[in-house]
Amino acid sequence: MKAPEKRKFQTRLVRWFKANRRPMPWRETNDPYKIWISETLLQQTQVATATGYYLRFISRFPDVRSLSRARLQTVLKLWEGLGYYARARNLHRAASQIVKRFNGRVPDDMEGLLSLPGIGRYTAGAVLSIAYGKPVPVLDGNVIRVLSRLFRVEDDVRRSETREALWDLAESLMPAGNCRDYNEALMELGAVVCAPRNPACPVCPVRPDCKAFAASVQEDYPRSAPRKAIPHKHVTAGIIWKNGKFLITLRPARGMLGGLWEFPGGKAEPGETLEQCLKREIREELGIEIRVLRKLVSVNHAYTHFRITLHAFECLAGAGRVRPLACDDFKWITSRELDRYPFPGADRKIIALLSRIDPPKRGTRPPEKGDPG
DNA sequence: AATACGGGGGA
DNA sequence: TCCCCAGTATT
Repeated sequence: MKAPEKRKFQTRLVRWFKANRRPMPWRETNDPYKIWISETLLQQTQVATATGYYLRFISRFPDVRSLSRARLQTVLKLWEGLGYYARARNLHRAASQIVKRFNGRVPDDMEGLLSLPGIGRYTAGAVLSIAYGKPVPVLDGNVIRVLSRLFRVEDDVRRSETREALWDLAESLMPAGNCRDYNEALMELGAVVCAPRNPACPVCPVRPDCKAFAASVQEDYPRSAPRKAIPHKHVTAGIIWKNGKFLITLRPARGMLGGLWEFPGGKAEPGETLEQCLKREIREELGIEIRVLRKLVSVNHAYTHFRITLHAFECLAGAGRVRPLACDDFKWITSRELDRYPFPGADRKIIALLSRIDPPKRGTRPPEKGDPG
């Protein structure tokens, strides 16, 4: 785009935004801390979902220091149900780094921001432009869609070379002033007008600049290769009783669902029954034998790269002391205490279905020869 | 350069 | 029910 049309594009976009700006709690502030929190929440997460979490988070942790002093478990509990829990772990780590290395101030330069865990080029650009008013571009999914349509970008937008080109494009369109409005406008346009399907081209302020609209091929962009099929797995979980309490285990701090609590168990191997699976997993994870009494419920749950059916079984703990062999910690608790702990969505579904988790009645199944206990 | 990482919403 | 969405860290 040449300079005059670029200015026209920027003006049309920002004028539209000022007239159509949706109110959001983080749009009421310039506080870099709050902008950082909101942008982290908004990664992979829609505005409607993020809003409630944002209000609770800011109310509990109004500034960097309060977040840095918090326990990770408290932060994860506030994040429960949102997914991508590394975001919460990184927020917590970054807060203490900001206190130590930056005297409690969120950095106002690209290098400082990128040095913090959980902050990549998008979040750094958002904080710099929105909180500090600096002319730094942002490129999120919305902007990718808008730009790929405006310029009919033919390459797969998931390829890193294409991403690089899109960053260059975003940078070249960036105005010198009005940076906050401009970047928010670009993302807002992608969210409410330039939607993935059925984009509202008739009301689009930059329709005159759009090559895809000119050729009536808006919905063909952004281009990307078809994704591959996702596998389905069967997973077991034990409600393992002893002395009126049951076991929960803490997932290792790194990796999937890291730092969350769950009912112990694991993935079924090929050819293994669910009961065999559960007994094996408990042996490997906690070093004890169990007696499986009955199946309680099964729930389906979808992750990004696979789906699971999670089967919950009522069990009794056998003799021997529990050791955290393949988890970071374990606790014996009652159902009243469940809400204190952050759980993955699938485990929450089980908890909801059981409504109350009561100890097994005696004589549920006749004792068998070789049963533990 | 490719893959792992959750869960919600819309068709 | 299925399909789509998409920043950062890791390998």
